[in-house]
Amino acid sequence: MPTITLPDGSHRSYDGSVTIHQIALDIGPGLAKAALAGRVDDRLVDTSFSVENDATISIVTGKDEDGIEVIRHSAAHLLAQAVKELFPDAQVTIGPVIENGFYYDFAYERPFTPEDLESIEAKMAELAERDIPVERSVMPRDEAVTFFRNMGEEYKAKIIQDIPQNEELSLYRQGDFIDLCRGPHVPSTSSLKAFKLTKLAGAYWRGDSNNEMLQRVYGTAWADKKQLKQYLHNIEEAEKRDHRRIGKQLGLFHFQEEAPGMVFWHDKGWILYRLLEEYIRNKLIHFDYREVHTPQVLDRSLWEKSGHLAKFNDEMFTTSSENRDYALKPMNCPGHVQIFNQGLKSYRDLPLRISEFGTVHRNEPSGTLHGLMRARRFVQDDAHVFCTEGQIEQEVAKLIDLTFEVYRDFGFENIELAFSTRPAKRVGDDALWDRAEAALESTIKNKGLEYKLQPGEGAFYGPKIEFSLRDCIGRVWQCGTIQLDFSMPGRLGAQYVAEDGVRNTPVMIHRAILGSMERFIGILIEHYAGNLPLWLAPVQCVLLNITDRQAEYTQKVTEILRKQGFRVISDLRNEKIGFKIREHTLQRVPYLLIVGDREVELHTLSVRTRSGQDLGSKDIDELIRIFVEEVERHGSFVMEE
RNA sequence: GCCCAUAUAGCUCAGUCGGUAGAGCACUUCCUUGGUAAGGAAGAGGUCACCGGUUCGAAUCCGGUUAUGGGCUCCA
Repeated sequence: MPTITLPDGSHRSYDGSVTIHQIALDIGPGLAKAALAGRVDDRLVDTSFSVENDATISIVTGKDEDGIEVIRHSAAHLLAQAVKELFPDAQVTIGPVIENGFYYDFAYERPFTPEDLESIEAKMAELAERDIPVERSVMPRDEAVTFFRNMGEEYKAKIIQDIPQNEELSLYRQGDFIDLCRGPHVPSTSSLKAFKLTKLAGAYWRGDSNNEMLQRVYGTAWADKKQLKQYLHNIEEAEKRDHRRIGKQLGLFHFQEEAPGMVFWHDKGWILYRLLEEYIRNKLIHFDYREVHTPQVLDRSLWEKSGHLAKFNDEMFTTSSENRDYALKPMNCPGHVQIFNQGLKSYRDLPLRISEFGTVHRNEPSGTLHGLMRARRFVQDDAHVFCTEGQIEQEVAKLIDLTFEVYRDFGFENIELAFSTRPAKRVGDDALWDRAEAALESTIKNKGLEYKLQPGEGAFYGPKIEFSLRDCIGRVWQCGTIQLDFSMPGRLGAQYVAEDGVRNTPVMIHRAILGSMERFIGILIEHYAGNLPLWLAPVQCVLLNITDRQAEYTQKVTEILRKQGFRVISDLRNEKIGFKIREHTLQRVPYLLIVGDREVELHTLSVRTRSGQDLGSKDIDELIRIFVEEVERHGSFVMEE
């Protein structure tokens, strides 16, 4: 005799058990039709689920986040069903829900082709159209193993074998297709109305690169066609922001075959790079850092001592000369320890903060390179803080402040923290790790920050905090990192004399705020879609004359603005003003200053922004005031030449 | 590194059945001096990524290499 409580607080009583579908039907036929699943006391169930006892029930539809998850999960099954119909020899493996969609991995004798993708999608549409009911059943584990093995589904059988003994498994059937699944699923294939297969890819069985490659099919699915269309539109917009595309259009940098993964910075890109560097340099002055610069090529023995060669041998560039072997530095810490080791250090010297815009080379696997985001040569805004154990907390607190300050200056407000603890393979005893983790974690907690715990994800030498930022279209980028290291200083012989005269080994904190200069610039380009704020724009404004008569005045004003420290160009070409405006707007120049006879006469400039806004006529002083205000609003500075 | 795809003019891209290449924009020259997102004309520009094979003949078919793209794995 269950009594059902609905989300609006109303109650319904039933004589016996009742299905979610029946409850929905009692509320209204429209709801019953829209019902995808049910929620019984916070547990998601199928609409066929039978409610036996008193419970709070809500009907899950496409308007629910959970409903869309169910749709995506069922879309993955529909995909598998379609593939099995078209390619009966393909074996199914797993098909989870991911952000915006789903995928399914298949084992098949050959890779799927784009034509296959089309026919699979068409088959899915046909199956959805056929309104095939999706039915749940249960089976004991061992029986399920035999069941799938008899069907020739070896992968499924393997998956089930890893599920604990005696656990009952649920199976979902739609037509001839049966899959092992926890569920819930939509009641019928016809509930799937808006989906699209997006791409094909190879993926390792169980995500292990030693295993065989499976065929992965990606898709997206939504509650209705409108959402699907919106999503596909967003993808297009994101592609337009691609830093590789914008970098080419704006002439910021290029890559070429002779130097895979290494950037050729052009003049405009290099201005942006230098502005970023100068910005960080100015910040660090206020936090008492000493900037250094260390060699690019160091003897092999140093990398053996530091342990990098043993761990990253294949990913290091090496060279030799006169029978000596060298490696290009893949990180800056050993170099910084060498500087620390010059002269005897006292506890009074600590904390000692050594920073470097450190160029590093890492021979990343070819398949991982991705424009500025993943390069083989990049520059870290690196620093190492040498301190005592007791100073860790205060130093980490300062680093967190600094990092937040920097991200805010670039317009990133949405910052996520992750705290990674000891991995299985590590150096140092547990007591040391206890202290290190406690120091980091308490610092985050004392600052009242939220963070995601990542157990076992720390570096082999110590725990770490990672900062990720969310750009304006919601993508997350990992940038900053703070890592405690109790290992490297000892390995490389760093010592200081303590208050009691005894020589101690300092703790080293590795940290980067932007992470990689290249990558951060890539993120900025995508975040701003190339419309860099005034203080970062390589060209801040361009002066456009309408006819040759204004050429002289235009050049005079250009000089005046340059003397004020602005990055200004003039475009005196014999072209129509509309043409010039179009070109420089496409080049994302923040301000276009138009000069005609009127402006020459009144000693003004007609101001237009790259977004097409007409600010009317301004005199030069007024304009300079506007620029300075806008630059200062971003908490930064005008670069001094 | 692994799977799949791609590589044609400075850029974006066509190129059918194997018969030694085209467009638009950009570039150069000339005309045009025009007030807020493309004025007109003419010209120049290509070892079809690279190496090899099949063929009378290869941008096109086959193999290899390199790079790039989408994923996977990795990321000190």
